[in-house]
Amino acid sequence: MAVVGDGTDRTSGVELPFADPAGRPTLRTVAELAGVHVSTVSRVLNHVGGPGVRPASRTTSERIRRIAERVGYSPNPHATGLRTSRSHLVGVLVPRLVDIVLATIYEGIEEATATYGFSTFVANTGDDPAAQRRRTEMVLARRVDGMIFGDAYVDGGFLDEVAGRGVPFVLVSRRAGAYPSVTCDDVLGGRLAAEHLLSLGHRDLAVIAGEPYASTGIDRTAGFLAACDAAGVGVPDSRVVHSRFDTEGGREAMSRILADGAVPTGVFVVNDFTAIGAMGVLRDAGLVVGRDVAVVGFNDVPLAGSLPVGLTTVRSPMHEMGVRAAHLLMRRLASEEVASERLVPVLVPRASTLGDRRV
Amino acid sequence: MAVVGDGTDRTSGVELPFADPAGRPTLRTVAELAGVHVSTVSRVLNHVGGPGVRPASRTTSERIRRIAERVGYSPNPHATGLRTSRSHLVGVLVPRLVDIVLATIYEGIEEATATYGFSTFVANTGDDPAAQRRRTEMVLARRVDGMIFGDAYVDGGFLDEVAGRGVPFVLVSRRAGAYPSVTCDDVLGGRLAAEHLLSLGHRDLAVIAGEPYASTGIDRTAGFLAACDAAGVGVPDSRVVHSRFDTEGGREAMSRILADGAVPTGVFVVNDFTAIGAMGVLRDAGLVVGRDVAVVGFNDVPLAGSLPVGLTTVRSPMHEMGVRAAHLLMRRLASEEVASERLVPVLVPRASTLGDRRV
DNA sequence: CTGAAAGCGCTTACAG
DNA sequence: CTGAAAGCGCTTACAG
Repeated sequence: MAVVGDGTDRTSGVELPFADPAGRPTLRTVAELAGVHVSTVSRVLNHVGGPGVRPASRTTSERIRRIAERVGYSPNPHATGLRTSRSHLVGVLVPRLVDIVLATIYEGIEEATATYGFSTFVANTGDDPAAQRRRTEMVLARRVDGMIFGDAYVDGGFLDEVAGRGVPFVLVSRRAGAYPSVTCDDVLGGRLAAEHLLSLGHRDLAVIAGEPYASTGIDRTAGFLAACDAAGVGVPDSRVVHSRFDTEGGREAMSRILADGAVPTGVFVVNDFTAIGAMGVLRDAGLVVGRDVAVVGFNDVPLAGSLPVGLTTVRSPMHEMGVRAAHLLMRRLASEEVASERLVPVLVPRASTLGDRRV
Repeated sequence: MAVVGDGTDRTSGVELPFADPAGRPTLRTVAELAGVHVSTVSRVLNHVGGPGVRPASRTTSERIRRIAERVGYSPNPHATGLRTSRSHLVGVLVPRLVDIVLATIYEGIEEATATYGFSTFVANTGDDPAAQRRRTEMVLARRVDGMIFGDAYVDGGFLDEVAGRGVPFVLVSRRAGAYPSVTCDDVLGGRLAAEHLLSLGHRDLAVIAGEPYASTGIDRTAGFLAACDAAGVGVPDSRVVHSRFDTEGGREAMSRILADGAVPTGVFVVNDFTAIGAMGVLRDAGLVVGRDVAVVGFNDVPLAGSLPVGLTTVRSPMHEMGVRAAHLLMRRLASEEVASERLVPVLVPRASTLGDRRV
């Protein structure tokens, strides 16, 4: 690929024949310079290699390639897209990009799609159904080849509509209906959190469960409660509270739990930032996290280990989820049959459950 | 704008005449349904309104609009782009999208460009010059109308090359050369940090200054040192150390400062996450932040106020910077003369400098 | 092995 | 007020 300042003709100020309005070389530019027809240039440049038919004679092909390289030719994606009805574009919808979990997933998506020659649009929806519709419409208006939703509602109602439009898509982070998704094995993650707290002797537990429409919170909570149940430890309904996925959501939820009077000895929070908010409230209540109350978060964001009281958490492979979701979409675009993937989480014990026992 | 599931013909399974290969209505679809020529439809749909010439008779215009609405027509951007050589696309380069500062700025850019009917591509460069070239090339291959760089090196060398390519661009967050930029008034921000620490009586100061190629770190440090100088307080060179902009960078830098032996009573860190890393090292050294050592960060990320020891910091208008940068680029695309903008920061005092004095 | 033609879905002067 | 034509930069069967 030609690169900025790599000494191709583009930067030398030479006027190219049959350049586009911006002065960029076109297929025609290369064709004239090579003394062949544009269709020959197109065939040569699009030929992927391999045995069998050749797009042109060896010498012609080499000459064309050399000239294309020299003038810094790159095909006009509007022309290609118009002709082939393939845009090599992917639309990605997330609740919020400032959420490091989603930003990390998106980085994985972006990197992986780039290796296929695809570019991505991202947009925030704030988990608002109206915004989801609006943003989906914007993205479809751009004629993306496919979409990746990181903001699926577990009921999948909106996704049914999108599927009805014929747009291939996959889900990431959250599952919904029977649509192909790449998620963390959230049920397992919840179980790991429970087993950790139970193994430390905690029997008085609470869960800050996230939004009721997100499979992440639902599955993590279900896994946690199932493991508690299997161990014969009950968690009252009043001790399982929904919350937003941010720090403030954790503050609110923990306050509600404390308002009950009794303080649980162990709290599972389905998101690290939510856990940080919860820890703040515990601290403000004069409780020492890791000694008076054990807290387990979810995701293992980079900050978790840098906190004054290191946060015990369930590490989810966020970047990997993005990469895999991108691959899954690419396979869908190639009309392959695809199956959902559940990536394995790992418990990372730190001071918020171990107290002074330094890890 | 037609919306998913809004009851237009698109979702009803009706075959549209002259639809594109994906079954979407084209200009021709609308033209046939309205019984007029495609050029008339184009004129009507692109007419912005206003007095003077009309694109068609009132009744024709209304009929066309009604039909376009009903079939859910949205113009094929590849065709429009090919014809007009305008893509309504913007490329955005950032060091890393998982950095909440950049993610917040990008959200501002995305929102603002969307109001102009533009879409954006973002890509990470990790502040790596080779990646900057590669990503710029990818973005230009998409035929964006303009670019926004959030990862400028202060010397501006690479940007000179980009300018030579004729692509309009603006900078955000970091300034460079004489290129139009939207930044925080970082010099002022540094001064605010210094005045705060000086007013609390601190005379033994240190600075964790960020990367040497980023104007943010450079200007914040310069403003800080200038204010110290004006107050007759010297800061030795050995107490001004460069660092990466993340938590680990703060750990390394603070460790280097402490390795000197003497512990400063006040530390200015040019980035909140770097400050969090620095606070971790201080804590590990048995020092209490806010009592033994005062720490001031920069940006006021949402977490700053939720930390166990609330972080005193200089709030920069991150989202607003993104919005303004987008507007600035739009004006450049309209060939207007534009000037750089410096947005005003505000000091937010918290426990990391005030200790027990609750704010 | 290579050329010529048609056409993707638009916009925009130009006629009438 | 409206139509007809040309053409943006490609790709792809089809000839030869």
